[in-house]
Amino acid sequence: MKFSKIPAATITRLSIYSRCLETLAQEGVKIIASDKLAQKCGINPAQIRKDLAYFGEFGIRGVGYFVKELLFEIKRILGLNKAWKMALVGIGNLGSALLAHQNFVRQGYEFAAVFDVDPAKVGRRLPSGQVIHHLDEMDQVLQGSDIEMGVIATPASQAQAVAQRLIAAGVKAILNFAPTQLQVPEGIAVENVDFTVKLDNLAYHLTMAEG
Amino acid sequence: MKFSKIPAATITRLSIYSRCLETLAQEGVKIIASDKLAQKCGINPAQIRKDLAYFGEFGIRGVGYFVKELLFEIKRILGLNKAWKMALVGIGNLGSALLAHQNFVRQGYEFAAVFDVDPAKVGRRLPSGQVIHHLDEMDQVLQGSDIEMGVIATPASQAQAVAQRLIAAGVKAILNFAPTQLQVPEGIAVENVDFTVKLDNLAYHLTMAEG
DNA sequence: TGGTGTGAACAACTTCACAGCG
DNA sequence: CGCTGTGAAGTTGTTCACACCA
Repeated sequence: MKFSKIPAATITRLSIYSRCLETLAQEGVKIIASDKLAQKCGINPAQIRKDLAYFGEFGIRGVGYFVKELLFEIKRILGLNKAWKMALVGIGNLGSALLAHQNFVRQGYEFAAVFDVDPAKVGRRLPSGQVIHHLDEMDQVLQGSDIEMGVIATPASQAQAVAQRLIAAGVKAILNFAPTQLQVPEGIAVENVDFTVKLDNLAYHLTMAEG
Repeated sequence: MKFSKIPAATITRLSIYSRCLETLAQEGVKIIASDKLAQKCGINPAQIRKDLAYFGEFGIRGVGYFVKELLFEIKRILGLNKAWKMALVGIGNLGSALLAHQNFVRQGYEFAAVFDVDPAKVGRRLPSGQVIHHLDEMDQVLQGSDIEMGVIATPASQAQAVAQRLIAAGVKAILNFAPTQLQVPEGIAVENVDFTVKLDNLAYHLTMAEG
């Protein structure tokens, strides 16, 4: 297909397809049609075909898609055929939970450096092996490392300052768990993970439903 | 304004406005214009005015919006003028972090009941006061309670089964932290909080940027 | 035959631009 | 005068419908 701008939503869906395909591969499914996959993902089949068509022709007419092959292609498109190293800032409840979360590792994401400001924490070695650095050491720790992503798990009040430090240290992409809108320069990618916004959405729906 | 369908994105933004306004109120700001608020939120000013216009006329022409008044109105619209009780399923790393997270309480969300299947956990009392129930007790625990939301913090493999139990027990809205697309009947609201999808987005952006 | 790939129709959301009011 | 509220224009994303090919 000729080159065109790719919707952000398409990338999010590719990630979802990838997960569905992984499950299917585990179940031993070899081939799947867009209708079936659509059902699994809760997405329109034409949408799936269009999303894939942005990047090439991966299917066989009259048949469907080879599960393993499609999975491989999607991972390649998303850039998951390499390991991504991340810096984690904020080793509170959430930060610790993220470190313990095994889904990251499985997908090729790794917390290669961790930071906090609490003197009681700095210097300690985590069960996962990393030593907690002080925030002020960030530049030198990230220097020469191939850490390209930062994860912010601090209180909202500190998130903006931490973002600036990460960016100054050369990080180009930030996953932000703090409930704030970060202000970042052009070219820096930010994704927010925002429980409270999601809860507010649910509250609104319930309120509407109840009248 | 006449009645019309309200974009889902509008509700998400209302939640963001609400947070910005809270900060502004704390800083002692009394009045704010859509341009200023837009700057704070990283959103187009016309978008803000349009979002608000779905629900009424809250501003003063030539002046702006009264911060406290607008905050109150937005919270009323979202349904945050009441306390919401939630059931939490899955007391692993993530579940524990959520329980310890104080942002929920501040916003009027409360974990009124918690569940797990691990015999080592069931029966224990948490620091936050709740006793961990077995998943099988859900019906009777939720019976007669005013718990309307469920939060799933289990492994992906169990999420669908847990969702069905929550729905059977009368829950109408689900916040899903497990990396799966839940299949739910019409009328049940689901919001997904999905780190790995967000990370995949960042990976894609970095991959594109690097070429 | 059956399911992909895709132009064209459609729907939704966002931004503009300005009338109108405080 | 300045900023809101809003119709109209513009943009973006989704779904349809079918030609086309394995």
